[in-house]
Amino acid sequence: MSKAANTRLNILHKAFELIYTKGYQTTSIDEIIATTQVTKGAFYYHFKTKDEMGVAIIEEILKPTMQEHFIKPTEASQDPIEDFYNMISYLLLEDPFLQVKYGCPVGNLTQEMTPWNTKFSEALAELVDLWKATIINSIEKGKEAGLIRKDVIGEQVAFFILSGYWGIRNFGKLQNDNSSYLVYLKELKGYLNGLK
Amino acid sequence: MSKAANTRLNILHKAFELIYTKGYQTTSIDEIIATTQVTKGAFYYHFKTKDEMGVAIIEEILKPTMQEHFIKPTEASQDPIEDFYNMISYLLLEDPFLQVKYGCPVGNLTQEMTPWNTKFSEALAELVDLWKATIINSIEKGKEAGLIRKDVIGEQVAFFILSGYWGIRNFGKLQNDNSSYLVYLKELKGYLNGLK
DNA sequence: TGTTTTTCATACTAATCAGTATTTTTTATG
DNA sequence: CATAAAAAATACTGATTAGTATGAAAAACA
Repeated sequence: MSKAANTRLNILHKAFELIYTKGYQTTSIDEIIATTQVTKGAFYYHFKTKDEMGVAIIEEILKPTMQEHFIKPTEASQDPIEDFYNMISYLLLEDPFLQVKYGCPVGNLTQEMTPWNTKFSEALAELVDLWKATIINSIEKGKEAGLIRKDVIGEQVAFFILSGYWGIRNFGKLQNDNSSYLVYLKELKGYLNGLK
Repeated sequence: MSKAANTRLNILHKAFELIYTKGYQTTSIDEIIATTQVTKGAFYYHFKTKDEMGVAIIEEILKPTMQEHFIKPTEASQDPIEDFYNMISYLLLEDPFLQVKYGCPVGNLTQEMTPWNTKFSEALAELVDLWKATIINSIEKGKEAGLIRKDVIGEQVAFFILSGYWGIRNFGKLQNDNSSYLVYLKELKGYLNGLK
């Protein structure tokens, strides 16, 4: 990778970490260039505006990460019900990057940016649609394989699972411990088993 | 009500509306006093800091509103299952103040403030605990009345319902229309009926 | 090697931010 | 009505914000 491409990626990664923990609006460019050891000139050479950088984070950091961790594994799925549970459980309890205190990066950005910034909305919607479509697809395959009831409606379930995930992330932030996660996961398991 | 108490409440109400639509951090005090037609001197006479005002909004606006609209009605409940559905459905589709585009005020504040501001966290946690406790209580009564299965665990269901609500609010923000609400509500109904 | 283009560095600007100091007006109370 | 206290108005501060102007170093290329 060229040196220039390297500083660009470096900015994106560090900025993403700051934004994940602090929020987008309260993460200043001065703070980003301080932690990246990159000058303002370099920053604005790579990104015209702060928002352009924000969208780049979604497309170049969040999207590939999600593809790799949530989309790909599900495609080779045998038992969707178990996969769904494992996916959420992994995200809540095991993912080494995510922290209870800071919630879900995608959820955070959606909450903060969506009403006022269409560029962010579009980038985030694309991301979430991808995830949703994967779940729906998984359900259809599960129905064919006889693992999921025929009257289950994939879109409904997808919304229900993802909503629950985003919501419980908020509870985690509120309590700053994963006890709410554990309670939630038990009910999720019951709900998912009800789809069989 | 005294004139002073009136300006205080006026500030709280207008500030709340601004914060609901724009977020807390991006709502400036200058903006608040501009829309309230109150001077900075008056503002800082009533509130020592911006954060003190924020907490006051939670305790003096959000809390009473929630008490009135969600806690009280549920206490005289006959059929908790139906009540839960109606509560969420009302919030999503009918509440005249809440807007799809701006999500849930409590959820927004939790997301934005919680990792860094303990005063906000405490005030919000109190609010949410109250709501959660009401749901749990409702479920216990439903179990006694034979309307809900005995093996249903109230706390799990409470987390599940509230998480789903917060999460779907985020989807609404993302898409800026209530189509996702409608899909979600169908699945919620199915889930709730499964508790019978 | 010389020149052009890419990449980065430095110093600045105008706007906005939360909060303060000080004074004036309004209200309550004797 | 006089006085004290409460409430509000005005003008300011220092810090921080995103973004810019301009020039220097580094890399690519002829």
